[in-house]
Amino acid sequence: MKTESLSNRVSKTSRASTTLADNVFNQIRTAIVKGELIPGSKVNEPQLSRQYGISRGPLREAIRRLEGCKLVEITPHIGANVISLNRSQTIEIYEIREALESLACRLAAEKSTPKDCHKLRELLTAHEKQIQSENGQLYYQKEGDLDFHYLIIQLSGNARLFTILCEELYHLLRLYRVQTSSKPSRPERAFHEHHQIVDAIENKDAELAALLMRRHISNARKTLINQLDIE
Amino acid sequence: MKTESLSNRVSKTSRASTTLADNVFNQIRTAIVKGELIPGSKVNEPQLSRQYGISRGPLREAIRRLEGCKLVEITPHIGANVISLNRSQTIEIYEIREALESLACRLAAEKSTPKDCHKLRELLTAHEKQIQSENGQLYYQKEGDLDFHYLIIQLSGNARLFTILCEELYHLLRLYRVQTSSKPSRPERAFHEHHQIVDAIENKDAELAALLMRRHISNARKTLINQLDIE
DNA sequence: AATGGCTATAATGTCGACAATTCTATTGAT
DNA sequence: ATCAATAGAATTGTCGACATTATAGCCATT
Repeated sequence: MKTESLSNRVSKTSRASTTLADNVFNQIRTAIVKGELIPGSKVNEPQLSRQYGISRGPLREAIRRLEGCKLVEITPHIGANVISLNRSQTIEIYEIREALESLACRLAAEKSTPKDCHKLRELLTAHEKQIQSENGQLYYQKEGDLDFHYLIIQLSGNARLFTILCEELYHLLRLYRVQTSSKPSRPERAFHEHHQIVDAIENKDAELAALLMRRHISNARKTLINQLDIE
Repeated sequence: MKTESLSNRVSKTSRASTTLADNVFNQIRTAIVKGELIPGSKVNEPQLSRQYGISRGPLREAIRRLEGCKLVEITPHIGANVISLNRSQTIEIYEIREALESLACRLAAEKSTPKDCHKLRELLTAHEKQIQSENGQLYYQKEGDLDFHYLIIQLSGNARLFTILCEELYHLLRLYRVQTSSKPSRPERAFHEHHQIVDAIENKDAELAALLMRRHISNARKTLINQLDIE
């Protein structure tokens, strides 16, 4: 039995999905992020329009929106290609995450209510059970870690911060993980860091919370870099 | 005689602008940012398509791209509206700027060459002359300040950081200034802060540079908030 | 006068066709 | 065999028309 992850629920930002363009936008976005559309490959309009059973009009509008999420690159008269992140671009995103999630954590610490803190703790204990179960370690870093970060960003109360992180950068990072089929690592350590962060938020120590989150992501970035260097 | 500002040059991110959709995207974006299209107002497709002499197809694609820049909001079956920022949304953006430009400044300090530092100094001395001339103070905060920030973000070497700040957030802030017709303020103080920042970059003191930039923008934010409270 | 429903109008969503451009593969020359 | 030019195919860009949905104004009712 699979616990539905918060990150999956949160990420459907779709509008009421009443138009074909919206539907196809969501479908293609999912396909890209899951790696079903290969990074760097061409986005062929006639083919996709047949595949989804719509005309090229709404399809092209969907592609323009994907460009807005930075998931495809469009070259005039040539077409769109699925984005492909190289090593340095991924590091760039981690640098930005470091700054933004540190901010999110600071804001969350300032604004969080006892109820919010309770939710954070609940999330962590739920994750703890996942880790103890079989395959838990794999699961944790992949979805559980995201859940935790999503929740803190939401608690920050800064809607635009949420958009930038969850609607743009996270999709790109997930794509990169699929692209390099990188394995999650250091789950116990991450778990410990999460607890430290919640402690700081609970104590309303905004500066410490910001620092810990910054370091948490910095650690993840360094782990990633090491991993890439080995391969 | 007006010195062409760096921010104006940099901001034309247009593709070779060979397609109608691209051209109209740029034109409408400029119109929005300059305030020629009133924030909150409806984006009427038939009207705009007549105005720009194109059909609704490419126009709709342009509008989707504007949505990606967060300059319009689209509601299915109702249409697009020019974005309108309220006070709290503007503060949200300043919070994000604080985190991201602090990062940019840290990276710039780490990577900058003596030649880069020279460019920064030149920019500041050019601005000094502007300030001393008539209307200089007005000019400075409006364009000169942006020039300075653009340059540092470029020096950071993080392309995605540049995109987020210069292609998305700055447009929104400019729009807000037009919307509230807010006057630039505290130019001497900002000028002094700029010099401090360049000092830190020159000394390769990344942490200090980051801190100073953070404080610089924090000050701007507080000034803005006070200004809004008075009105 | 205010409210509710109906009709006419206008706007958005979708489609298929055509024009303009790029890609492909064959041909021919060196 | 390699390369250039070219003709054909495929793809992107643009348009106008039609379907669907929302808006505005009018009339009837309370």
